[in-house]
Amino acid sequence: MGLNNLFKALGDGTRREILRRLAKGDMAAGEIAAAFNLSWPTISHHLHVLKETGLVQVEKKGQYVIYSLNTTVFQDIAGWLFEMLGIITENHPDGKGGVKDGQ
Amino acid sequence: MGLNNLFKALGDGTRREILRRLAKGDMAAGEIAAAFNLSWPTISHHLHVLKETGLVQVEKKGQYVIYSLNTTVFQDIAGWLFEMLGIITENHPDGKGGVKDGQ
DNA sequence: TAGTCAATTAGATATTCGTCTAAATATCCG
DNA sequence: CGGATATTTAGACGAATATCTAATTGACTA
Repeated sequence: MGLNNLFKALGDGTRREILRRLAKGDMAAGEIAAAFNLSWPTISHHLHVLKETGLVQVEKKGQYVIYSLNTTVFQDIAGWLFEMLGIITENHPDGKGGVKDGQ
Repeated sequence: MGLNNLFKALGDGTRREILRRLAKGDMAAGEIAAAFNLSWPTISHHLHVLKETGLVQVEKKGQYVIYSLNTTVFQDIAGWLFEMLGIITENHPDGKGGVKDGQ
């Protein structure tokens, strides 16, 4: 769904924590909501954002809604990272100038 | 400065494009501003955000202000990525259940 | 068919964000 | 010093965001 929305989605700590929990295994919406000090609608909203950006997948199971992590999206982030690192190394082959890596 | 602000900073296309250009070499603020169809104050604002999150470094050179990429921050992103991937593989050792990787 | 549990939608509100114009600051040069 | 160039700061404004409470939808069960 685009790096813009992807990074925006990751820019919220609650959403990253949801992802971390989903990385350990699928969870129902209510199970997720119970883990936070936020209202259910708020969590539902975050889950909607995560779903829109493709970071999670949804499956209805009876009266429950099961959320699972979509690992493929991490490739987009990795892709962006490697692209940046590629440009850096291309333009600073000997590490001599420009980019400082200390503080 | 925290993953929150880091990801938020990366959630803007203009800022990512600034970073991409800086990856090719240091640039003066005006040189950067000239590359976009946005006002100088707007670019100055974005540069401020990037500086606050530690994504760029600033050096005053006479009347010019030279911006350069701070590559160390990419380690934070990579660190988060690897942490997530670690949790995933820990909890799905045989790739059998839970995480779907198709569409 | 009621009643209950699970989850989302609707609507409101305060805050943050990206952008602009106008003004201020800082540095150089003659 | 005085003017020109480079950049930031101030202030305003509309759009987007995170949150809440109340209401709604959907599904199971007795």
